[in-house]
Amino acid sequence: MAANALVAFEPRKTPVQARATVTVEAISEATVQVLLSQGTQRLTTTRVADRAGVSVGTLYQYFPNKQSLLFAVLEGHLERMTKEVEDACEHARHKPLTEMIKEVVEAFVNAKIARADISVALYKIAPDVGGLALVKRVTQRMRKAIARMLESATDTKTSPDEFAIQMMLVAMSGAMRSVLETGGSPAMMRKLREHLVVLCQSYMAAATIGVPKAREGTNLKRMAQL
Amino acid sequence: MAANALVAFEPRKTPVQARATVTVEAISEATVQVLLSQGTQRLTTTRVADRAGVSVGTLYQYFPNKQSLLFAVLEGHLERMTKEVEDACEHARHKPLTEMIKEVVEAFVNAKIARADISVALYKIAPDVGGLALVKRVTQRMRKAIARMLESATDTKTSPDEFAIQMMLVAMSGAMRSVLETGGSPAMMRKLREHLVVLCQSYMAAATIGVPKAREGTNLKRMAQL
Amino acid sequence: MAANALVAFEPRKTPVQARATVTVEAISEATVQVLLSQGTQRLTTTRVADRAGVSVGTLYQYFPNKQSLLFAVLEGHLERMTKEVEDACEHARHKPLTEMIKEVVEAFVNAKIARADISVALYKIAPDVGGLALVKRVTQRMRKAIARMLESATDTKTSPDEFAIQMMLVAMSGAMRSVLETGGSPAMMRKLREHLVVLCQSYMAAATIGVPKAREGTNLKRMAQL
Amino acid sequence: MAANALVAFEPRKTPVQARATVTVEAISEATVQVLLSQGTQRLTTTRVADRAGVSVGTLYQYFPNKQSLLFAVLEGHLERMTKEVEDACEHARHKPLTEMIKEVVEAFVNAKIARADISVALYKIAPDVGGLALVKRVTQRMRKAIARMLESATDTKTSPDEFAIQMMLVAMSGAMRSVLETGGSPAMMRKLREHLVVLCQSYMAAATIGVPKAREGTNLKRMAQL
DNA sequence: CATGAATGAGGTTTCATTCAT
DNA sequence: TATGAATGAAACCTCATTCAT
Repeated sequence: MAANALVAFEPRKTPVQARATVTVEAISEATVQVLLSQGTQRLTTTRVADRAGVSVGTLYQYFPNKQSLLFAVLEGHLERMTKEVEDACEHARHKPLTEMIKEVVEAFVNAKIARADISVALYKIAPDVGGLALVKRVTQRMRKAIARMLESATDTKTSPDEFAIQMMLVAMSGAMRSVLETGGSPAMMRKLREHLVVLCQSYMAAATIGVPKAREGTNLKRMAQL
Repeated sequence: MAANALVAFEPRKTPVQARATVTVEAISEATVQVLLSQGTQRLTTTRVADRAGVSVGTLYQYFPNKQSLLFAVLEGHLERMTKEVEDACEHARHKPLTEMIKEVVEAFVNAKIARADISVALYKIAPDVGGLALVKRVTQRMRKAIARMLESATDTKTSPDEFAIQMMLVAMSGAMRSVLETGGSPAMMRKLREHLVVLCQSYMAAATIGVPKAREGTNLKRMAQL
Repeated sequence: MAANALVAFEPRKTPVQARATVTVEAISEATVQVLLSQGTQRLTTTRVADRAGVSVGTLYQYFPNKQSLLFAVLEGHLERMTKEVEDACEHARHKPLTEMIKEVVEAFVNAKIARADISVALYKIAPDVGGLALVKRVTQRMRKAIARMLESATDTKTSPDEFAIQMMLVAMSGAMRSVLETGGSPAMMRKLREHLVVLCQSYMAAATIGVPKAREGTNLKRMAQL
Repeated sequence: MAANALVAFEPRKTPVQARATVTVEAISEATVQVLLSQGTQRLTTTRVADRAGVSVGTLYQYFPNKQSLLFAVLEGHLERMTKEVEDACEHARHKPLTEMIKEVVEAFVNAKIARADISVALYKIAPDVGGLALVKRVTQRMRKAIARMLESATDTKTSPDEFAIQMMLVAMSGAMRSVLETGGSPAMMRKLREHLVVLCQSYMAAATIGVPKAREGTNLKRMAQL
């Protein structure tokens, strides 16, 4: 069902010409701009088109409806976020557990901070746009990347189970969300990063030792947050 | 400023007749119903009034606008949630640290689960309704209650600083949010509860020992999540 | 038709008890207050009742509908205005023409100024409330009073015809209206009074000598302004 | 402040396609039609759109709100009226005073009569639409045109001061308003024209000779009527 | 392909009026 | 008689979407 739902949002046409790509890019960018400057309520297709310097008609040439536009923007953002975490995981292999966690958490936090405004903007539209399915997907990708990384830890034989990893991810993103939505200062951000590292490290350590294994049937994919 | 913003949402009229109280109650209840059954987009004042069995006019006698209605519902919910956490804190004083954490975390998770549907519904409207200010307020209350509780711990002399407590709160609520939004099974919920207890316990332990103290000026009130 | 139209606005009940009279008075007074402080658009029966310190229900005990309320207020005001002009006419009999004109014009202007705020407020509602018929009625009364006065002039044998008198009235009230609506200063008001006296005097003088008599059939009652 | 108030009424969009121009024209026309046939109370944007043969949405493409629509209509009307008076002033230069007055007054009266229905309709909406500022503006223009004309009079050396001119204007328009609102017959209109000429001539003559000069600081712009 | 004028269902909010208490 | 809760028609305005140019 979730998979089917996504089909409806596919872009209407794939831009083959350079000009078209530029246009699509401009529209996506404008969407974020309008979202940030005007808020969810005043995010209209006409306003987006205006901001992008094209007509509404043109917008509808590339996106079949408003939802598909928002979905595309959200997807792009999540894709970039996920890529950075995956890269960090790859880079941190074959190190001690705490070092690994530190690198991944910092990669995540830094990526969020770098695009703080976009993140905040997208928090607001995600629920109305089928963002949940998307978030689940990328959370799963991150979880797998982290699991693979953890297996290469140089100082432990047993890794935390997947549930624990998921847990860490959602706790981490939930905390980030709070701070971003309330607009913390740079100093606050640094502090947050330190604490998140400690939080994840201590939890992972505890989880490695001994939280009871996930029973069969617990569906990890259902637990998602970004 | 935040305080002023809230003023606009105050109820238009306080019911004096018994009939009026019933009406207000019915409207609040109907709001949640419609939110759950129809979603954010289809949550209209007309539909709420219909569901409550009154006319739109009546709705507007008690709430000056749509926002104030949603705000009132959100406020009521958060108030109940916060009360339960505060009670748990009071009840858990003078115990060992891990025991305390366990009781509070379980109280929080249980409260969330008990009103899972409402929680999910309200996540969606909070941003459009000035929910942030509200959430900050109750998060602060919870933080204070927890801080007071921790000071009475029987097995530690030093408590985690307020930033760490806030951190724990936002991580915990962020995780809850993820799971509730994705609609976890009862089994998943139990597992989540166990893990959240471990996560908070291990983080609090680590924070008690040694994360660097918050610098002056870091504004705790800005970090909020529910 | 005009006469019939007025019937519908008669107060629903004649206040016989002292309390009732006070209430009606309070409501009328409140109407003007609300009109002045909130404007035409926000002049609602509920607001008037609030201001008067009674409930809407009570308001509707004394006035069958909103129009009748406004009509009553307008009527009261016009009645007082007219009375003052009639008194001035009576008082100015048996004097020279210019002296007469001076007295009447000054009485009119002074009365308007004394109740400037009410006049301005009522200009706005008159058209929506059948005020035209009312205005015609009082204009006619004023015209007759002035005609009767002029007949007693000590220095002319022929008086201006009724059309000229009407003309003077509408010119005078039109000028007053302009200045009141734009909120002139006291100094401006004094100046206006002087000029209006001159204007009316010179016109009356000219009209006494020689503007062609009104042809049969010209309906004086149709020309009204206040 | 008055100038700022006007900004809010500026058209939302300037029509670029021919089709759009036609639409705007139709809407303005329809506004007057509805005003005349249905009255102020029943003048709704929907009805105007219907009458114009377009949808409400279209109406709101060109006018940001109801007020701006009414304002635009009022402005167009006043502009035409003023133009005719200015032209008459230009044409009447270098003549004797009474001749000048006659020409201007007749031009004004004729213009009013020619568009009697629109004038009456617009009297009703002016106060709700910020018409006062507009009326002041055009009254000032007329006053200047008349002053310039009077300076070229062949038979007097001194002209009436500006206050007297303003006075004449407001008296004249006040009288016109009364008669138009009460719907005078053609015969009545002719009579009115004659009398207004006499009234203005005699007043101007008197004012030229001797009403005390306006003190410094009396603000002519505040006295307006149309 | 791009444009932007047109659409109209539907949302929020107001307010004159009624009537059970 | 006074109250004020309830009504609901109707007003204003928005905005996703289409389609002739």
